[in-house]
Amino acid sequence: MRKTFLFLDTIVNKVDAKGRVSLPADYRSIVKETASEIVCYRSFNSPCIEGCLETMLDKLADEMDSNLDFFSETQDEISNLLFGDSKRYPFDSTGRIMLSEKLLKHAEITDTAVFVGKGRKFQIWNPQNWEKEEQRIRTAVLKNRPSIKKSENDR
Amino acid sequence: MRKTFLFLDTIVNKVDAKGRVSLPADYRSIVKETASEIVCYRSFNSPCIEGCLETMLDKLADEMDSNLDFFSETQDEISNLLFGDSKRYPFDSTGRIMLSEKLLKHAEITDTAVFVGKGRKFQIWNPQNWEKEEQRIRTAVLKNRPSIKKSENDR
DNA sequence: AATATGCTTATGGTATAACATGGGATTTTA
DNA sequence: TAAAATCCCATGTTATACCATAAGCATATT
Repeated sequence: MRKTFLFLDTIVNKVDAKGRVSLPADYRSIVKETASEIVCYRSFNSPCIEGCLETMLDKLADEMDSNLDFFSETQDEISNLLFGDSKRYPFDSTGRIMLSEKLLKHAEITDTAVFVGKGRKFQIWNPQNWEKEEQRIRTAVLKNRPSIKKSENDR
Repeated sequence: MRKTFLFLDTIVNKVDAKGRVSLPADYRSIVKETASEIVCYRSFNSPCIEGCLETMLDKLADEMDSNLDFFSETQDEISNLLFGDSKRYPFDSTGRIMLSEKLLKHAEITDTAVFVGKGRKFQIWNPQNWEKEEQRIRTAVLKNRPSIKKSENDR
């Protein structure tokens, strides 16, 4: 029986000179139920960091674990990339993680990080990039679903 | 209840004049739970070394016994190659292993080794070769699976 | 309504432990 | 007995644990 959990909301936190960031308290309380660390990797599609629970990757490993995969030349390449790029980020007693140079560079993060809930996972953005991305998404939504427009105007 | 373990991340370590390499601490802590050695063999598909826990090979042997019809003849042959090529590599008190000439030559490794997590197993690469391989995989993923793009963001 | 109080969370700094790596000593094996 | 493998200790570097302070937020109090 799987426990339900959701990463929600958008939280802005400072990144110090050492690359440390407080994991938002909400997120931390979710993680704490099963672990004392999160797993992060570079998003394939966007200049941002993605984070999730290790159990997500474990499930993936199980699916690839059959002997066929063991020999397969065309073994799922995404999974390969994912495992190689992912890393555990434990948080200390104050709830901070230390993001690697590689991740920070990929997401163009220097002194401020934006945590964006995505349900089973979350993303970490540079503030300016996130603003643009959110704008982009909103525009795309309005274009594809004009019916939304009305309710937006009501506000 | 299966204990979860995952080889993750990409770690670069030096290979000294004696051929010694530190097994990354993360990997070592995984291995230590069940053994004081890893099993390595030459990858069939790439110029790299593959490493795993002996239990992985054990499981493979089991499945070869019970599921003969499930495996093709060629897979059977490959399995036998695998067992013949595999060797145990114990690590000392400081966590180092000594890779054989055969493995180092196959992977074209001289003074630097790159450990790449692959979930239930891992690979060891020559730095330049890994760089090229990662590039290749990233390109292949984006080209062959554009659908990922959408579903990734939706999650 | 305004202010006070206490709690949770965020942030800065420092001490400590863990790790990778080099070198030398001891043991094994061919 | 020479060469190679294994073990053990030493060191610089880096990450992690810990402590201390500051900032927000909600509730309680007047």
